[in-house]
Formats: sequence, structure tokens, C-alpha cells
Amino acid sequence: MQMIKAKEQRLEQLPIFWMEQIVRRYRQVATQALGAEEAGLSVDQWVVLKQVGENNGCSQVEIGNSTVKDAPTTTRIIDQLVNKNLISKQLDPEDRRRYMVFLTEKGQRLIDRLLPVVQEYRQIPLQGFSETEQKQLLENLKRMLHNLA
Amino acid sequence: MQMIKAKEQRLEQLPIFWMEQIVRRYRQVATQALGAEEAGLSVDQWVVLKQVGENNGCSQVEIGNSTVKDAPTTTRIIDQLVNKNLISKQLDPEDRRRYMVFLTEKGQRLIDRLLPVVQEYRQIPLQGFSETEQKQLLENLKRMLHNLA
DNA sequence: TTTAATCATTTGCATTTACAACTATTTTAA
DNA sequence: TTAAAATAGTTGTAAATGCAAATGATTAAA
Repeated sequence: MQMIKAKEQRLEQLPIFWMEQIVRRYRQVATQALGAEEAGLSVDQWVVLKQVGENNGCSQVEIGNSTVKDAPTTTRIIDQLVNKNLISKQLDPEDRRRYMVFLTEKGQRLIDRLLPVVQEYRQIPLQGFSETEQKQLLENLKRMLHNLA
Repeated sequence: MQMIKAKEQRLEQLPIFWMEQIVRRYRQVATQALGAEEAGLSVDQWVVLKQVGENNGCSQVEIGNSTVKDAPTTTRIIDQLVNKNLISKQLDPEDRRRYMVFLTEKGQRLIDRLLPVVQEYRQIPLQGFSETEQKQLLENLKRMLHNLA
């Protein structure tokens, strides 16, 4: 059995290497687009805000799960949004460990205003990708994450 | 011309959403694998160390370019590696703004020791991907980054 | 040649992040 | 019913990151 020396991998051949750049650059684009709206909202704050809007009254754990952020991060982002009066928290009378999180009217108005902006920058990275290519890409990414789990 | 309401995008339909998780999870796997070697080396430190090894005597700017890290980050990682005696810096007599960066013997030995470990965890995310799929994935990622540039 | 512009590197700072530890509450099970 | 385990959320901290600005050196231009 012959030993074959493993091919030296250059960084540019590693998907992760590119993904890191894409994620970083995308964040810059998103941050800039949100910043231009003078809403004082970070990308993460937007994601959580939107998620609260779609799951009004849910717990922080649920928000953390759906946005894939850990508990401390979720707590802090939610507090930031509460301080901006975009959402509110209220102790769950059924389970006094939990807080139920609600969108405020101000929060709803902000979502309505920012949604078009977000939808615009979200399509930037996939410009020129066919539906098929997008689906395929998503599948590949899910496979990669599954491999790492 | 009829207005079509943009499809509400869920997070799970965004490639970036998955990429963030993949990158984070991959870092955990890599950090753990390196940690198990008791080398006291972070993932970023490894990448820079390896890059210095492949470009012995080059400047910090060049290291930063090849690893896609900004100047302050590059400076700090290089200093960490210098403190561990894995690399050394030396003023370039031709251009006294630049430092030339060299691998030490200790650095070379560490690379030799860690390389198999790194090659092992690097292939984890792509398990089950054919050559063709890997090439295609890389192409797609490059396209995405290009769209964002 | 002197000034201005550019370049390589460093420093400082504000923000983010991951991780561990802690409190309070509820659930489980002995 | 009471002790142990699990759950929801919070706090603290060390490290990483991104950005802006500063320093020292070189190059380009007036």
C-alpha cells in the first residue's frame, strides 16, 4: 500500500475561508444599509426584532433558538431592543422563570420601514444565481453544518 | 405590470444564516482539535504561522493579504507568535518601514506536528462531497463574495 | 529640495463573542 | 414532601474584531 502525501491545501481551496469573508463582507453591507436608515439598529438587533414580530409573546429561549444565538447574547440584544422601546418583556404568569416578549407599535413601525431595505441587501450576494443554484447551495450548506454537528 | 409582494424570507432560506453557523461551528471544532495538541495555538495563530512558513521572509502586509486579516489583527497575531518563539521579525534593511517575518525552528517543528491534525479537521465539513461538488461549491462562494465586493 | 502623499506598522477603543458561573423557578423522583 | 435535576434568564470576564488615528519611513510632485 503506497503512501500518498496529502495534497497541501491552500487557504483559497477551503470553503470556510471564503465563507468567513462572505459573512464579514455581508455584515458590512447590512450594517451600512441599516445605518443609512438612521434607525440605530445593528444587524443582530434587526434579526431579533423581526423574529419577535413573527413570534409575538414567545420566550427568550425561543428567540435564541430561532436566531441561533446563545442565551447571554439573546438576553443582551433583547434588553437593547427593550431600551429602544421596540419590544417589551413581561413575566409569564404561568412560569415565572420565563419572560414573554412582545413587539411594540414603535417596533412594528420600524419593521415596516426597514423591511424593504433588508430585502434589498439580502439579495445582493445571490445576484445571478438561478433558483436551482440557490436551492443546491442551501442543501450543500446544510450538509456541511450537519457534518460538523 | 402587477406588483408581486416579495416573498417573506425566513432565516433558514438565507445562505448567510447557515454560513454563520458553519463558520462558528468549524471554529469550535478546529479550536478543540488544536487545543488537544497542547500547543497553545489559536486557529488564527495557526493560519498565520503556516502562512509565514510558506512565505518565509515576507512582510506583515503580505501575511495580512494572504490570510485576509486587517493590519492591526495581523500585527497582534504575529506578536503572539513571536512571543511564543515560533516566528521572528527583523527590520527590512531595504525599507525600514517593513518587518520581514521568519519561521523559527521551533515554529517549523510545530507546523510539522500540527499539520496532520489540521488536515484532519479541515476535511470534516466536506465529508461526502464529491470533487465536482466541492469545485462547484467553491465557485458559488467566489461568486457570492464577488457580488458583495 | 521641500512638501505632500503614500505606505507599513502600531496603538487605542468600543463592540462583540464565547464560556462559565450564578440566581430563581419549576419539574422529577425518591 | 422534600431533595435533586433541569430550565430560563442574567452577569462577569477574557479574548477577538473592526475602525480610527498615530508614528515613522519612503516616494512623488511641485
